[in-house]
Amino acid sequence: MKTSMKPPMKAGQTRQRILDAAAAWFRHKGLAFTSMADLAKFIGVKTSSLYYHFESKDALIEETLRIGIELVHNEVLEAVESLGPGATHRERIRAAILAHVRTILGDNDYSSANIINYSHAPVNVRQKNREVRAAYGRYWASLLEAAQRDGAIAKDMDLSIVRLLLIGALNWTVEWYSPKGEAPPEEIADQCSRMFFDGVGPGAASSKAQSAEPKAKSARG
Amino acid sequence: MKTSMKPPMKAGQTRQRILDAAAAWFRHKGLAFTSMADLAKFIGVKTSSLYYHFESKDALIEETLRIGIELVHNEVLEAVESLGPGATHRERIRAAILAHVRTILGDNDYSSANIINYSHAPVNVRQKNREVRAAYGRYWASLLEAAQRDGAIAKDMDLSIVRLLLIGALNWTVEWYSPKGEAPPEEIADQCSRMFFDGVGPGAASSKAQSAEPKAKSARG
DNA sequence: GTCTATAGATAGATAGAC
DNA sequence: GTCTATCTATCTATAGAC
Repeated sequence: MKTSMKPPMKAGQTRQRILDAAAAWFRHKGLAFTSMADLAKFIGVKTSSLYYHFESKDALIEETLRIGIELVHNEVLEAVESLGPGATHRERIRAAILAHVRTILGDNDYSSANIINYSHAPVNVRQKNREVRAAYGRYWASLLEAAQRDGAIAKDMDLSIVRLLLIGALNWTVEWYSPKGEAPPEEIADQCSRMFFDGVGPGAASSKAQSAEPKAKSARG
Repeated sequence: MKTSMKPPMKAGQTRQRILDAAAAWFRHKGLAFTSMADLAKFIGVKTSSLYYHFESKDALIEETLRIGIELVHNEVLEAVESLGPGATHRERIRAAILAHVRTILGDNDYSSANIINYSHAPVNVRQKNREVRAAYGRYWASLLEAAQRDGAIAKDMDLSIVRLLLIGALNWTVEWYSPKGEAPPEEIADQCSRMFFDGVGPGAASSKAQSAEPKAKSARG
């Protein structure tokens, strides 16, 4: 007969709690200012216990950052695909922008932790995350290329630069966005979509017209 | 008669060398992965000597980051003002974009160090840098507001959001720009200016027209 | 799976000689 | 102004009991 007051946790449970704590601390404190002791104390175990679940701090960082990219990738993919085959390129890219912003500014700590910490991560961690980040980048590239092919983006725009500028504008929101602020993620995404397609100039003002635009063929990247 | 082999350095010289080394290390390694010992070794003194010139590592960080903002602020201000009173708002903002990108992607380590490390800096450092950053932000705000007032930016754009998205797109270039890459800072600034004013959509393609735009009154911010 | 205990390294910072 | 020497704190990680 067991007399232990607290039932032993399954490995997966503690492991998940470590990951969740790491994502939150990495998001708000940064990699270097988050010690293994901080995480252990936060979830109520001793530091040494963490090493049963993760080989090293770097291994924990690597997995946390990887999950962050996979999450935002999945959210964006789902948001775009859920529009169905009738959507225009403009609608698809707008949905991708909104999903990306919502994810990195929302309660999910993993994606914002990735954005904030990737460039400060140890080289071996960055190297292991390179492919999963590249895959997400390729998905965005496929969205933009399809749009350009069908005439929704001007032929003479350099898509590789434009893509990085757009993602940069979105990612940088984690530096200034405040939930208490006046602008919710939806409005940020609105302003960004409009700026991206029509610019802030007076020319296309309030003409979110996408009348003569061809429908996008479903191009899952 | 002095027999010392190496002449004693003036305080200002060593102090400057410490700052330069800090800017470079902070840019490429990050605040947390740069130790005082690293800096001391780099410039050829002992760690304890650094504390003659700076009260603490935080004080060194604070000054390095402050210089970074002041540098880019001055560069942008100068680039815009040098256009003279006849320039359009579009030309002024384009010049600001180019100067900002050139500065943060160039040899100057201070400005990029600020962008990369500000959010990871200790709270007291961030607090002390807040005003100098705000001043730079206000200058950009004044550029955009003047443009909107004269009709170069659509009346219904939210300038506070647009400004942060634009600066974000620019700042994020430090994450992906490579001097070996195909796109020099000038082309990045070109694509960004065009995206900002006209969008990537086909509507205003290759119409960098600024024909009917009123001249900007000199609005030094 | 989690604990106690501790190793081993490195960090920021100070005291006092020169 | 820079040095030698050192203090104290904290960090990642491991060994072995339970």
